[in-house]
Amino acid sequence: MSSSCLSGAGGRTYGFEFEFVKSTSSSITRTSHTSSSPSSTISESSNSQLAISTRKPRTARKRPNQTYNEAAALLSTAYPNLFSSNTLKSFAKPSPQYSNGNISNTASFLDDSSDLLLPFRVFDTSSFLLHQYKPSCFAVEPKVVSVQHEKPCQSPGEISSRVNSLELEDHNNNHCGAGEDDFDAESMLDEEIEEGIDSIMGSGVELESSSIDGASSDNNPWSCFGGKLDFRLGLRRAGVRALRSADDGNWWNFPAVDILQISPKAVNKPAPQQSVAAAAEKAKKKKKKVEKPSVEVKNKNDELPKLNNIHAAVPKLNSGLMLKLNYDGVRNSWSDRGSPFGDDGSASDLPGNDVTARLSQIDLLWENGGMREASVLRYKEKRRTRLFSKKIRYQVRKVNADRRPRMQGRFVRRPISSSNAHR
DNA sequence: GGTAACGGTGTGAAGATTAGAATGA
DNA sequence: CTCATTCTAATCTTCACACCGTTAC
Repeated sequence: MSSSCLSGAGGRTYGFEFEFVKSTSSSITRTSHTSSSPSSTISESSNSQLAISTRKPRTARKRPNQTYNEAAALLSTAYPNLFSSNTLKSFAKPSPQYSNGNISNTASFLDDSSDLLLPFRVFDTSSFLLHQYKPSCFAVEPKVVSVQHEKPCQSPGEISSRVNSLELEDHNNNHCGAGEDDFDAESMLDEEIEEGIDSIMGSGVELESSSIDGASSDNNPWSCFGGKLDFRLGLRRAGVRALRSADDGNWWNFPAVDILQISPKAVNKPAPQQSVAAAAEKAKKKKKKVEKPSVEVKNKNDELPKLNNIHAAVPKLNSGLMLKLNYDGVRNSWSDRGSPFGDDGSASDLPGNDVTARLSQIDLLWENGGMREASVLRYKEKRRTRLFSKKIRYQVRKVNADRRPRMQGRFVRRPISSSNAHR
């Protein structure tokens, strides 16, 4: 409280320090200071007896329920049939502070309007619905919970009765607070803790823990949502935030590539060696079938049904958004270009010559940090050299705008004579 | 011919702060 | 009854953006 005594109204901590430095230099600069802040300086407020407070006197603070009571009184006046004040007894809680003194005018409000607190039976039934909700269903039927749960948590205040609100608070503390609030707060806090490059690109560890682990529904916190959030969370971190924050369109593209969506790790999470071995086996089988330059494209197309099966294992969220690709057209257009993944020839020599092996290779490269390190460096450099000042693109326009007549900051039409003279 | 850019001011939203009221020990 | 803490409405500050006419691009 000492700070409030010294510096006055708000924003004031650094404002006070600034003024203090100024006041040591000269009083002229202080008087020329045109800050709209009424807090003034410490010397002015403390030394001068004639200090005039420019602050508006604080209006009397309304007591709890007073606003509501006033509105209720108005409603009962306007619509006495709907908002009758005769039917129910008063629930006004006689606070000792209210009974002390200047409460006489508001007492009438309390007496009248508190009767209006409970004519809304609908709210009672809604609170009854709340009682039907059991906390155990959070683990068993998460979807039901998410639907039933949000409404009461959003606006417990809609149920204006103090009695009901007390019950609601219990419910909110038990259910929302323990379950959903923890979930939201922690996950969002995790996002905010991420800094810089991680907030844009997401880290490799993060990708694994959030999205890939998300598929195994046993010990996964997200699995309680029926698998709806599994893959989207990882993408949201790595992809959407990158789109929001990054303006260098190149470097986030690579890691945010739909590896998360199309990587087999997203489903089974095999050990890297296992995945490579499995990929090699698949490659052998497919090499038996086709041995043409376009083999990779076809193999990729062969992978598609598998990937579709992968997505089928997950509840179909956005089946309406699935792209319908012209696979034949893509195959034809790529048939003479070789592998879309990189160096022709050299890549085909690698073991595991198919999409799975290549994707796992990309993933390893990513985790080993070479490319990530470069991206981090580029990001830091860009952040260091960022310009926050406005950049004038056309100096001529600035000159013209400076010469242009204004009215309250807005450009106004130039008088005919001066415009002719200008031309 | 169309459009973006130019700068000072007004305005509303959002956040920060204060202080009075409520509450519990 | 007192005191400390919490809650919350009121107030203040900061920031972003629209607005305007002209004109270079």
